[in-house]
This record gives sequence, C-alpha cells and structure tokens, in this order.
Amino acid sequence: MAKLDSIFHCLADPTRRAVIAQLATGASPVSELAAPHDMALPSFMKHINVLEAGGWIETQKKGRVRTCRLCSGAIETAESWLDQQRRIWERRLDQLDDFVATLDDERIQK
Amino acid sequence: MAKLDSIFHCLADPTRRAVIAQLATGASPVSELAAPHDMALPSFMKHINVLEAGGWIETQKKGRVRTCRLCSGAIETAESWLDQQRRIWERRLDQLDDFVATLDDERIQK
DNA sequence: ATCAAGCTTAGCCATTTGGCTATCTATTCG
DNA sequence: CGAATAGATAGCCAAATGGCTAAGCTTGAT
Repeated sequence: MAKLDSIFHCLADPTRRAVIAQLATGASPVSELAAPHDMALPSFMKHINVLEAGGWIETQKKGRVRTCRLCSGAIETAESWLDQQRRIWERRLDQLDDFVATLDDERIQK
Repeated sequence: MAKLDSIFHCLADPTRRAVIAQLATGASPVSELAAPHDMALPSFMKHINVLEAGGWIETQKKGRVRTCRLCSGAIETAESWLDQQRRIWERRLDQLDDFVATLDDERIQK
C-alpha cells in the first residue's frame, strides 16, 4: 500500500516523532510545537505538512493560529502492519518448535 | 533515538516491507528474495544492506549464497515506540471523557 | 491606522535515496 | 580446466529530503 510509505516515512525523522509524541499529550498550535526544535519555521512547517500528508495529524486554522491534533488512522495502520508481520513470524517459530519436538519424539521412540 | 530513524526508514519502502514480509515466513537467499521484484540486483542489494543496517535482518554467507533472516530487535523497538505513543494518547482521551463526565454531573447537580 | 504575531510562499542549496550499467570476484558444476 | 551461478563493487544519474533566507500575507492588539 502506498499509504504505508508515507506513514512510515513520517516516523523516520526525530523532529516528526517528537511532534507526534507532543501531540499525543494534546492539541497544539504550530509555533508551540516548533518551540523545542532548533530550526527555522519554514523548515519546521515542512515537517507539519509531511505529517498531515501522511495522515498522522490534522490541522485547522482559526484566525492566524493553526492548531494541530493527532488523528487515529495512521497509528492504527502502522501498528496493524507490524502486528501482522510479528504474528506471521511467531507462528512460524512455533511451527519450528513443533518440528523440533517431533524430532525429539521420534528419537525417543527408537 | 537515532536507531529509530533507520528502523522506520526501512519500512518506508514497499520493496523493503515485502522483503520483511517474505522473511517472516522463513529465511531466504538474496536471489530468491529478489526474484519477485522487477529490479536489477545491485539495486535490490542496496535494500538488503539498508535492512541489515537498520537491524531488521541479519545475513550470513555460505559459499556463494548469502542467506537472510529476520531478527527480532527492530520490530520490537518499532512496536514499542508506537505502543507508547498510543498509550499516552488513549490515556489523555480517557481523561477528556472523565472531564466531560464531571461537567455532566455538575449540570445534573443543578 | 499601525504594528506585531503567526504563519506562508518562493527559491536556493547540499545530501540522501533509489534506480541503472558495467565490471569483478568467488563458488560450484560438468 | 572452463563455464555458469550468486553476489559485490564502482560509478553514474534524477528525484526527493531537509535545511536555509527573504519576502509576503492575514489577523489581533493598540
């Protein structure tokens, strides 16, 4: 899925992860989000745009303030993909265990 | 953490996600992994190297065959970061619910 | 009406990414 | 030995990324 590209691309940058982490504790205007990051505002805004395009946040402007809030879709898609891979992987490890157990049983039978 | 950059960067590409998904079902040599992807081998090898650098896979060469297998560290780190954000976010939503409930109670009291 | 605050837009730049071809090395098979 | 197989290395290239500065442009406060 092409959406996964942009969802995970958002997470591959410390500034964007920090924004997500901060927004998890509550909505915030852009300038407040930008404050902790030593970076010019246009540079920071690019990250905001990337996060919005990736479906991590949504924003709305009231007066001259743009407020950003986290939305649920992206994190669910991300976790669900990871979960699926982990399940496939763990199921296979279990099958390996069973296989080894079978070998052991056969050895005992002798 | 700088490691998270490379861990998530690995996931931001469909070829690399496909390799992870395929390796979840069992270890594989490079050429077998490469087969489904319409891409020259050196290009594909770059993805393998990125995945190895990101801690998603480890490889070992026997004779002329390099075998790749998934390792557990990366997926755990990734899921754990996501889980942590989700928990922070959900806890805050619960607090909002409580707050709204308090408001309702106060309205009823009147 | 003016001025500051809070973005926005435009355009520049270095580096990274993700692809390619061509060539080389190291194994294995006949 | 000689040829085919499986990767590895080197080097090229266009596009994307992540940063900057210098102006704009609304909106809110005085």
